Amino acid sequence: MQNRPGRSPRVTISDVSTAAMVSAATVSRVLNGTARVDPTLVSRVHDAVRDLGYRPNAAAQGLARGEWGTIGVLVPDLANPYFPEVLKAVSAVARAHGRRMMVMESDEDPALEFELVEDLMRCCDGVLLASPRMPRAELVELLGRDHPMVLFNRVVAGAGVPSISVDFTGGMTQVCGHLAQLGHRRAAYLSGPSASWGNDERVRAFEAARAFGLEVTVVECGGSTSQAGYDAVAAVLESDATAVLAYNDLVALGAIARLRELSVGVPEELSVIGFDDISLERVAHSNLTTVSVPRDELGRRAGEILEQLLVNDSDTEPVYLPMVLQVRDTSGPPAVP
Amino acid sequence: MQNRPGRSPRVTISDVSTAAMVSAATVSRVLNGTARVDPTLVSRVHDAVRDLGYRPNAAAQGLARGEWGTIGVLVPDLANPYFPEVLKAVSAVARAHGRRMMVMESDEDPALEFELVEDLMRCCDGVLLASPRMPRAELVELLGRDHPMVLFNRVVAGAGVPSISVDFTGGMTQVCGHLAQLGHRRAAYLSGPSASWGNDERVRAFEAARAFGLEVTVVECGGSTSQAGYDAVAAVLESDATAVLAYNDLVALGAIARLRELSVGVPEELSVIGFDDISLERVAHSNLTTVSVPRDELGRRAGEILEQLLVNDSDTEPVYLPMVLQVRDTSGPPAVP
DNA sequence: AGCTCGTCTGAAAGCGGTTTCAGAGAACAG
DNA sequence: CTGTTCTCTGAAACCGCTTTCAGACGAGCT
Repeated sequence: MQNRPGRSPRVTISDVSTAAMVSAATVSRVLNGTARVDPTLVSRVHDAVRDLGYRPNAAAQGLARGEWGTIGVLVPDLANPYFPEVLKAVSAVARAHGRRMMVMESDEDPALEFELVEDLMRCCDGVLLASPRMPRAELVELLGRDHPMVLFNRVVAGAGVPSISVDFTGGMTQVCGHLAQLGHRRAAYLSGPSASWGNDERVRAFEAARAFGLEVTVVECGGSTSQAGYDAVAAVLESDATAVLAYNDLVALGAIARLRELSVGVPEELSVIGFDDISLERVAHSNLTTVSVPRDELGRRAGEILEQLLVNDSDTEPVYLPMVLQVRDTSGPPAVP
Repeated sequence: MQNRPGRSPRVTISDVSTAAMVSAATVSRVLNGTARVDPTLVSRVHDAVRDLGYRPNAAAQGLARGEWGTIGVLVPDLANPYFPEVLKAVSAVARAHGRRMMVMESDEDPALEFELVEDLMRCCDGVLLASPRMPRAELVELLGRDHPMVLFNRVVAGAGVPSISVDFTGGMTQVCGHLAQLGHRRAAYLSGPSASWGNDERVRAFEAARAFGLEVTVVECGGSTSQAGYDAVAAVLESDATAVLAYNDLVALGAIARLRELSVGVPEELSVIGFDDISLERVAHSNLTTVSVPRDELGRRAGEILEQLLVNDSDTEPVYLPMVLQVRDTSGPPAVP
C-alpha cells in the first residue's frame, strides 16, 4: 500500500509521533482513547494527524488487535433481489458496531461456497452464511472450525449453530391453504435449486397440504431465476394442475411471462403463486400473489446475532421469522372445465 | 482473532514451521511458490499445513505484502436493483484477480459518503465509487489522496481520474426523440437526487430535445425510489404534459402504480418512460418503455479498469457506455384532446 | 524532608506473515 | 584437491499498530 511505485509513501504512526514529538504509543492512545493523555500532547497529536493526513492502516490494526473489524457475508446470488435488501440491513448493523462488510457470491455453486467461506474466515471476525447450498457434511466441517458464524435460511440440526431463518414450511402451508380454500385440488410446484435446504422446507408443507385436499406435484425446475420459471411452464401445462406454486417470485414471474406469451389466463385458467415477495416494496404495487418475509428485519436480526456472537460468545436459539400471505391478483378459483 | 476467550487458538505459520521442521521462511515460500524448495521439505510443509489446518492470516499478509488483496465498492443504495448486478460483475472480476470485495452503502448521504471512502481507502487496494453524490470539492480532495480509485457514473472534468459511465445524455436524448416521433410536445421529467451528476447529465438532453420540438419540464421529485415517483404524480397531472420521463425505472414504476390507482390510462392518456431498464433481465418481460444499459458489462469493465490501475499505474481515458432504447408498452402517441 | 502512591509517558515486545541477506553445502571446473 | 559458482535454507529485519511494562515525575502524607 505505501510502496506502490509512483505513489506517495503512506504516512505512518511514527511519522505522526515524530511530528508531534511524542511516542507512537501516545499517538495510539490519543487516537483510540484508551488512556488519559496530557491535553497538550493530545492537541499536538491531533494537529500532526491533521497536517499529515494520517489514517491508521487497517491491516496493522487488525493484526495488533487480533480483530479485523470486518464481517463477511456469503450470498448465493447477488443479483437475486432477495439479498441486496438483506445485505443492506446487515451492513447497517455492522456499521453501527464499527465493522465493515465483506461480500462474496458463490453463484449458487456449492463447491465454490466452501472455498469462499474459508477465505472469509481468514479475513473476517465473523461470517454470515446466507442460504448455503453446500452439503451438510461440509457445512459441519466449517462449523467445526470454531469461527463465529451464523446461518441464514438454513438450520443444521444438532450443531448448535446460531441461525436465523424464515419459516418456509409455514409460508408454503399458508399458500396451500389459500389454494385449497379457493377450491384447487391439484397444483404443481416449480422446485428450486436441488439440495437446497429452503426448497426442502417448502416441500415439507405439501404433506400437510394433502390434509386440506390439495395434491401438489413437484416439477423439477431446478433454478431460482425467472428463466427457470419460464422454461418450466411447458411441463406444468402437460399436467392437470390448476395452480402453480413457485420456489420464489422470480420463478413465478418467469412462468407468468411465459403463460402470457401462450395466452394462458392468469388466474382464470391457472393460478400462479410466488414466494418471498421480492417485488412489492421496491417495484411498488406488484400484483403477484405471494408470501412475504420481512427481509429487512431478517438482515437486521442476522447482523445482531452475529454481533452478539462476536462480543460474548453466547450462542442463541435458532430464530424463525414468520411469513405472511399476500393475496393479490394472480390467484383465483380454479377454472371450471 | 486467535485469542478470543473460549476459542481454540489460531494456528500460525510458526506452528507449521515447527511441525514441518523447517523455518517459517520456507513455509512461506512453499505456500506462495516464490522460490524453489526441496521437494522433501515441500511435502513436509504441505502435510503440516493439512494436519494443523493452517490458514494464513490475511491481515498479516496484507501488512507484510503492503497489499490487502481487497477492493472496495461504495454504492449509494444497495437495495436499488441497479447495483447488485454491477456488484456481481465487479465481484467476479475481483475474484478472477484474487481479490476480495468490500461493500459499503452510503444511503444516498453525501456526507457519509466521504467518510466511508476514507475508511475504504484504509483497507482496500483500490476503491470503486459508484454514483458518488458528494460535492465536487470533496471528491477532488479524495482523488488527491493518490489512492487507486475509479469513478462510476460520474466524471470529474480535468481530474484525470479513470472513470466509466453510461452515456446518460445520449440515452435521454433517445427517449426524447422517441416521444417527439410519437407526436408528444410537452413532457415532464421526474428528477432524481439533486446534486446528482447522473441527473444533470440526463437533464442536458432536454436542450437538444427542444430541437425535436419537445419541451421537457423538470418536476422536482428528488429521489430514486418508487415512492418518490409515486408521490410526484400529483405534480405531473397538474401540468399539460402528455408524457413522463423518469429519473430511473423505479421512479417510473412508482408513478405508474399511482397512475393506475388514479385510473389514468398508460399509455393512452399518459406515456411513462423509465431509465436503466432494471426490471427486464431479472423480473422477465417487464413492459416498461425505458433505455437499457448493460449493467453487467459496466461492472465488468469498471472492475477491469480498477485492476489495471492497481497493476500498472496507467490511467485510462474515461469510458462511456451507450444506452439502448427499449420501446415497450408504456409509451404511445399523445392523447388527442 | 523523606516516602509512598498514583499518574502519565516512552521503549520495547508482540501480532503473523514476507523478504532480504548471508551462509552452508553441493556441483563443477581447473 | 582446491577454488568458484550456484542453489537452497534459516535467521532476522520489517510491515504499522497496540499494549505491556517499567520508569519518571509530582502530589500527598507523616
